[in-house]
Amino acid sequence: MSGRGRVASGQPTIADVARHAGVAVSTVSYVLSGKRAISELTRNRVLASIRLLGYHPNAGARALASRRANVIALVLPLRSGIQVPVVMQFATAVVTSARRHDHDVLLLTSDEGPEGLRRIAAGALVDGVLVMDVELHDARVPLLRELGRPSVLIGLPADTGGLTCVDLDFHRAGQVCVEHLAGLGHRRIALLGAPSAVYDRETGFAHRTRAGVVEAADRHGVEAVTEPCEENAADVHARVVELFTRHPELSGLVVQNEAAVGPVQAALVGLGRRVPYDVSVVAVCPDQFAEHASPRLTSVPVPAEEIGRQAVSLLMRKLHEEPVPEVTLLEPRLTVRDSTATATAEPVPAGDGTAAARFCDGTAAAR
Amino acid sequence: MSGRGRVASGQPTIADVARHAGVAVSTVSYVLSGKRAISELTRNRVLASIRLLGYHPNAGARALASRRANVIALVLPLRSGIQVPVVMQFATAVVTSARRHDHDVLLLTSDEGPEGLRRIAAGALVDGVLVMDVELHDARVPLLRELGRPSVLIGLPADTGGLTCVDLDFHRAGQVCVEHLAGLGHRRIALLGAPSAVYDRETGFAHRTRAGVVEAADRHGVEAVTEPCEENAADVHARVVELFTRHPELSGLVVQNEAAVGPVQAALVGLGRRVPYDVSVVAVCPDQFAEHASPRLTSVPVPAEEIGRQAVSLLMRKLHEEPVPEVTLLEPRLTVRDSTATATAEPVPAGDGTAAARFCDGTAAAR
DNA sequence: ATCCGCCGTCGAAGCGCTTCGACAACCGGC
DNA sequence: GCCGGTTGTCGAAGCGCTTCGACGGCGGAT
Repeated sequence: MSGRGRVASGQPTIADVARHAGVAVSTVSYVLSGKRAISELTRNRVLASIRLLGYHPNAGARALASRRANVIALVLPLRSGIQVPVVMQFATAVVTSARRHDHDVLLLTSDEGPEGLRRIAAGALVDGVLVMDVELHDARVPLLRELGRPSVLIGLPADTGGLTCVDLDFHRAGQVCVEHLAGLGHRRIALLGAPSAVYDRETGFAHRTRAGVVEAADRHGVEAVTEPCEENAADVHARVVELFTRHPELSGLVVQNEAAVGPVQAALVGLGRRVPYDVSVVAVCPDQFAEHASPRLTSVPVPAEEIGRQAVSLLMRKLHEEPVPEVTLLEPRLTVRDSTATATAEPVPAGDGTAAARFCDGTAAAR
Repeated sequence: MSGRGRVASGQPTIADVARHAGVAVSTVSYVLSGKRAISELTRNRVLASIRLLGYHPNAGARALASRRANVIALVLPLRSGIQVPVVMQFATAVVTSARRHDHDVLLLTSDEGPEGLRRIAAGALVDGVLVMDVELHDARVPLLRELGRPSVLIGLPADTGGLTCVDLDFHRAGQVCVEHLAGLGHRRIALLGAPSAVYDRETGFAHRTRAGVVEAADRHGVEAVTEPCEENAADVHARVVELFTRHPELSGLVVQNEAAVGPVQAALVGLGRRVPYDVSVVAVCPDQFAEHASPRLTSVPVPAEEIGRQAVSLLMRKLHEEPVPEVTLLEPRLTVRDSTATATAEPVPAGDGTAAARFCDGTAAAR
């Protein structure tokens, strides 16, 4: 009856392989899993049969018997206000890394909410969960704690107790930006941040960056104002104009909003402020954006790929019941490009040989 | 032995529910699936037990027994040259629609290639496949044909025989853009297209749009030049400058490249050409982009959400073995905003009227 | 030689669910 | 009041795989 798996499903079963190779079903299984020693000879015979028959293990049966689905869930924020390209980079990195660990990725959207998580996890559709876009007081966090399945958060909630979180150290990133500007002699700077919805939602990264900026500014005797900013050209323009109207002496700008990068530059041009001669701009954005802007932007990239890889790797370790750190923060690195320069005390003559000239006076005290 | 499912897995099994409700396992199953009549009384008792125990059916067991995983695969292009936000919109729409049909979505990347598809499908991890970013001569197409699992392509390969495809009618979209410009009296237009890599890869939509543009231009006696364009500000700028240098009399621009939208406008400003007074711009891009640009762009949106929904719905119908059309093309609609205007015959008073002046000689014969 | 232990393999017992056939109990029609 | 047809429920047979215990055979230690 169970003699001819091919008939029912069109796919050969492990029994077909076993019969073809003249071994027991369990032997085939052990060849595949490597959990028991199998002689070279037998292994080769089995592998040959597998290839010949085009056998692929049935995922459902495997999951049922082994209690591991070899699938992880990835919960993505598919809503506005979140940087789409960064999310895509995450997703790519996660899928790629997961495959390296022989796992597939089930895609969930945030808006399915906790119920979706529960369904997936309780039904054993997935072995573990990766959650992006975590808010400071995220409704899913308590659920994750009680879920009984390993999970890794990308982002930091207010209380990380009993969780595993990875993220860029945005607090440090904010500091780094300010330190860079301060080092160039800028004394009045502004943070043009995420859309206000992101702050309202208490998404950690926006708050942490802002805190880092404010703190470093304090520490370096720099005056800093912070301003949220929507993701459309018109609002960016309005914010920039407003900023420079209220604070005409601003000479440094930290921009944490990919969508704003282009429009900010346009707006500055409109105001007759040149980058970097009149205003230095540091962006927190994907490298790709920074490279493609003109002038190329000094930036602190969000290492989406690295974070994705780390997250998967942490999750895998949890699946193997290895201990992992509660919080993993990646050190930001600032790449200097063409959008930042020494703060000038004097108006700039003309041409652009001047940039170099200015470096001299402003940067004398550089340590 | 199988008496206490809770012990082994921590999750109650259908047997626990049955015992608790005082019915047979099969009865519980029928309550859940509705495939046989169950008395009101029994049903309620069972449902109460389910809720009380917090029962969730085990996905693996269900898939094994029913031969349906209730999961579909979504193959996304996670590489460059493809419009990221559009892809995200697709993904969101697909996940959301799939959930409405009680299915989950497994995320695959294109770069796993055909082997990934085979693994997923043969292993019965998924019931069907959705493939995005189909190329004219896509290596995965033959595989899909032989796979024995329902699939839907988002995009059109050269030969659609035996397949199911959904897409925006890009050919028509190209025509619509040209018709709009022609109707406004423009006689020299250009298509600023996708990155050349996209054309080389023979991704259908780019070619189809170009063909539509060329054809409609011919038909309307409009001169059209087409030009690929990379996704960075510098290249966009260069292309625009080059276009207007070689064809100074250009007065209409069709842009099919989200990333180019902002830079194009900047470049035109740089050339002293105002939108829409000197140059009319029509974009093929997400509505969101068109809305947020300034001036707001007349555009043909890519209805990613609609296409995603359609794709899922088609796939579901195939899963139920219902017949579906081979090709579903969505009619493009053009939204007129502020970036297109009538071609001028007279020089525009203020500003640098030179641009407008040039229109006179070239466009006298407009019908 | 003899025994122990290891290696390589096998058979069988599930994993938790769906589904098929069986079968009481009950209905109305003649 | 007997029969055919529902209606509601049950039991059991798998679905295809993993894993555990068993076991024959072989080599090295005794």
